[in-house]
Amino acid sequence: MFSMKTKYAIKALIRLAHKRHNGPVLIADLSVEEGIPKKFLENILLSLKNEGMLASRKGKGGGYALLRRPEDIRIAQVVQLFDGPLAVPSCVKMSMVRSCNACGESPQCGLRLVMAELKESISGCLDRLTLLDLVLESEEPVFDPVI
Amino acid sequence: MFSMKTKYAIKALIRLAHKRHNGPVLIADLSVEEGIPKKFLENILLSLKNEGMLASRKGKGGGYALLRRPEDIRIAQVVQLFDGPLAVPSCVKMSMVRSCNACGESPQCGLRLVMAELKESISGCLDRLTLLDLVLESEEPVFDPVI
DNA sequence: TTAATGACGACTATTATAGTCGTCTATATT
DNA sequence: AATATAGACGACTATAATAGTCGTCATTAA
Ligand code: SF4
Ligand code: SF4
Repeated sequence: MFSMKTKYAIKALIRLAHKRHNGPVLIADLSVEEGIPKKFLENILLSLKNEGMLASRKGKGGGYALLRRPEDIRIAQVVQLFDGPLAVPSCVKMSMVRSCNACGESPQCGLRLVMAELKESISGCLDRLTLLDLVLESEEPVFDPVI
Repeated sequence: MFSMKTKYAIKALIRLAHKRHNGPVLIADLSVEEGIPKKFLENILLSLKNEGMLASRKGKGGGYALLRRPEDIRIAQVVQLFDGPLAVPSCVKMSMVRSCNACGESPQCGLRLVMAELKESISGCLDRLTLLDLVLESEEPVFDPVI
């Protein structure tokens, strides 16, 4: 469903969100805490930085930090960054890239309906979710003291 | 999104549904009409037959035919046959196979929410659609004669 | 000046997909 | 029975994507 890059990216973002009031986080720390191969994580964080979601600082005391608020980071954007645009057929008009395939795009092609509906479902879901939702979900559950 | 096998399978099923009152359809014909490599289509149809959706007859006058009614064939079943079960994380309890990945399945993993919601969206969509829906969609539009 | 730390291009290994080939088996027709 | 037709089926290949590694360079704080 998702590539490892996407999954690692989301996990790293959640971790960075949790730590965002403690100054920059080292790649090495993130790598250990989330069990992500360090060199691989490097690439991923760099992409996220270029996307404008993270800031970094080199040298001693450096590291990565969240640049935008968790509620302003859509999961859809992360997925799109690593797994590319949702592979919607070219006949379903959107600025999406990969064509569904060699079909002449006949207006009666029966695949269109599935593709279109699925696209609605998925992007509806991913557009709605933000990093904040995931952060809240992954927090330690609060124990209500009885009485 | 879908493998070619899945897409070809759906297209072939639609075509077979359209022709289902005309006796068995040759692989060769389906292949030409839908632009599917013949040998490849062979495998696909065989899988669909083993799944109980199609019947076949060998020899002269043979070919493939739809075994169940279009409204009884769920698109989800076709997708699952060729692309395997939706890759839902093992932590989201369902009888799904591929694990999301080496994570210890901590109850606080933030990925769970995305995976679970997405799974709902997608399988909701694919479970709802049947072959009949696609067949209707791909029929020639009826021209209402004015007056 | 130096140790820490991110940046970045090139490389590799593994796997999945898409598709092909050859041969065998079943059936209808004559 | 003979033959042409048509599906069954296992083995094979080519290509591309994914997941990840390696080496080196650039920047910064102390
Ligand atoms: S195969 Fe059908 S759904 Fe896909 S691009 Fe062509 S017309 Fe659209
Ligand atoms: S990584 Fe998270 S979502 Fe995936 S299986 Fe593990 S706990 Fe579940």
